[in-house]
Amino acid sequence: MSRQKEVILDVLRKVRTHPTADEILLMARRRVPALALGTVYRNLKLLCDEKKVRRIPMEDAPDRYDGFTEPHDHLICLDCGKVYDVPSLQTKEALEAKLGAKVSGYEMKVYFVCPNCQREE
Amino acid sequence: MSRQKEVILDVLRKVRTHPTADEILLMARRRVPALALGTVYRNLKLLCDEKKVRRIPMEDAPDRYDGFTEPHDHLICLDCGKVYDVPSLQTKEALEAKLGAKVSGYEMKVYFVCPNCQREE
DNA sequence: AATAGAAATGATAATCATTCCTATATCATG
DNA sequence: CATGATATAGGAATGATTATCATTTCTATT
Repeated sequence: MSRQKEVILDVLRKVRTHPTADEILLMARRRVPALALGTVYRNLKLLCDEKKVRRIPMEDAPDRYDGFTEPHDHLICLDCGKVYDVPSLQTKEALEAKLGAKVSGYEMKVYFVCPNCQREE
Repeated sequence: MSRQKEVILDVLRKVRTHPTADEILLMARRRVPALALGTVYRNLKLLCDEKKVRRIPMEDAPDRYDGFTEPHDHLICLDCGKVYDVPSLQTKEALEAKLGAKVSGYEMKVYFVCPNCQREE
């Protein structure tokens, strides 16, 4: 595990904001000033393959990354884009029962307007 | 509703393959040969706003579009990328009950390996 | 410690879906 | 028929992500 990879993982584990690759770059550069964006993307992919990090693909914005890999789903504010963790809303087993087919996985995103943004309206 | 927009919608309603913007362009050009890709994208966005079409954002591939807007979810083959329709696997109400918050909507994709692709292994 | 080979890095260029821009065409209406 | 409003085609621009590649850093072995 290279220094860069280590720092990237550590940064992700210290934060619950589900940062983008860019944001990870900024945070990690405080410890590895010369870090390049390509290196961030490359290591994020490796870490995802190793199941140490989870990618959260965003529909109309840069993807975000999550250092916590226990199963959970995401609740996303349509206004400010903030991503909240929520307990799993599905199980593979329930899906397989409903669908009558072996399931490899699922990706679920719930959209809402967060309390902060609601107040502002 | 312009001729182009009409053809794009009609093409989408005649097909259950959830085509990409490119594929829609090819199909629609049989009836509007001069059709431009930008026009396809613009009208797809308009049709989505009018709730006549639904976008299916893909995680690692071009987005796909669905001319059927009754609520349903999607089952996606990890091998060939084919997209199948399945009945809704969630309700807003159930999600709101679980989460204790008003929900605007959700987007759920289930991954599997389709029978065709399974056979080939 | 010296070194060969492998692996990872930083910098830059390439990719590719999608959006933006602009001059032109179409259309409805007075 | 002129006018204004709207939509179009085509091409250029954008922006996130990947690929490339020369150089640097590790690692293990002598």
